[in-house]
Amino acid sequence: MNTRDRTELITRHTEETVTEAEIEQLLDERERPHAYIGYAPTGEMHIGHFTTMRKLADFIAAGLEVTVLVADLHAHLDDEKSPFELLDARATYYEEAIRGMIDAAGGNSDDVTFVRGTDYQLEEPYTLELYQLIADTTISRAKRAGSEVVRQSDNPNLGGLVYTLMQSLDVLALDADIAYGGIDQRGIYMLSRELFDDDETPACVFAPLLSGLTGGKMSASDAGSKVNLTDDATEIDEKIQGAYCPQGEVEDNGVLEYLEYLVFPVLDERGQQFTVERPDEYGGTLVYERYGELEADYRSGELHPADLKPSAATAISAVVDPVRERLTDQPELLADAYPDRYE
RNA sequence: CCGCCCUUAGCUCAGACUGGUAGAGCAGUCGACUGUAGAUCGACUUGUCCCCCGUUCAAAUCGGGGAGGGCGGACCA
Repeated sequence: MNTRDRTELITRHTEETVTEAEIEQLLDERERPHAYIGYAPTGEMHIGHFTTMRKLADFIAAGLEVTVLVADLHAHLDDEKSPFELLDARATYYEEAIRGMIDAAGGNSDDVTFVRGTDYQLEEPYTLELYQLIADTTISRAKRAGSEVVRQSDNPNLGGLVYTLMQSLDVLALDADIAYGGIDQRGIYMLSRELFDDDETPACVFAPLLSGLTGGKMSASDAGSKVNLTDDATEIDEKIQGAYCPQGEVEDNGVLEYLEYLVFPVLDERGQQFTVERPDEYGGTLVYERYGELEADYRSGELHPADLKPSAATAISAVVDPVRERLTDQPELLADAYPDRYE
């Protein structure tokens, strides 16, 4: 694979790349450039995580070294979203769920290195550098960098600010050439690029954030706005059935976004097509190989939401299925990580 | 260490001065209308009023104590 093809593979289906030239240069100069993505093990993982995870299969295929950081300390620093005593259980659950998603997306999770925040964030080189950053960064600068990531309130704790600086530092600590994450992470990695010398500074790849099923942004606190990895076929069906999905409109349409960024890429990986079972009354069954064809039909009105929804639900369920099974086969993972929700 | 303020529905809050066992908006649920959902109408649900003790026929409301949260002052050797 040449540099151009590798770059294409690394940047396809993304929201933004900073910058493509830097990625190409990396591929030319380094044997195996190193990409990393971090997740703070807070709430249960959902389909939004899955879409960002699918990219890791592309990274692996493009010959990158890939590290997944399970940022356990971050999960507590961000407004104590995860209690300190549950960090280990949640990190364990996250790693297994992430492995499941990578494998389901056509990658091999054994090709990925897993690291926990506490593996290195308590060591001296890291903490010393962190203190330097703390001394060197204004509150407003740190706030701005983390404004899309860290929970905001009238009286924020210091944790959110330290969180931001730590994540900026993680890029260096993990010796990553490419920082990957949702577009909401942009501010933090831009701070990274600002704080450190050019030769340490990461190139960035940002994934799109999917719309929520109820319209607007996907929200962790709104169960109906997203599909969870452990939702069964019936629950997925109900959520898709209830989803905001105006006829002919592609903007802010979570159902279509799920199809574009998750279902079609994964089906493609599995060598499968997307089938819309449609009553003869409305024109009969449709089969799509590519998302673009489906979107064109949807825009034109040829494909009606009422026909699309059941098929989309079935396809989403099929994509999530291996992950769901893997998690439900190990019920103790979720039970230990979220004792309040699972008895 | 001292002082002041706050705690009521899932969320934001009203009600407290002038005791009569609780309200609004949003959210949610269900109908109507759409071949989905949303929007729009219509209906409905929701509570240890932070905890304990006391006063009273009666306490979210008054008094005392406690817990949690916020703000300020003092201390700055």
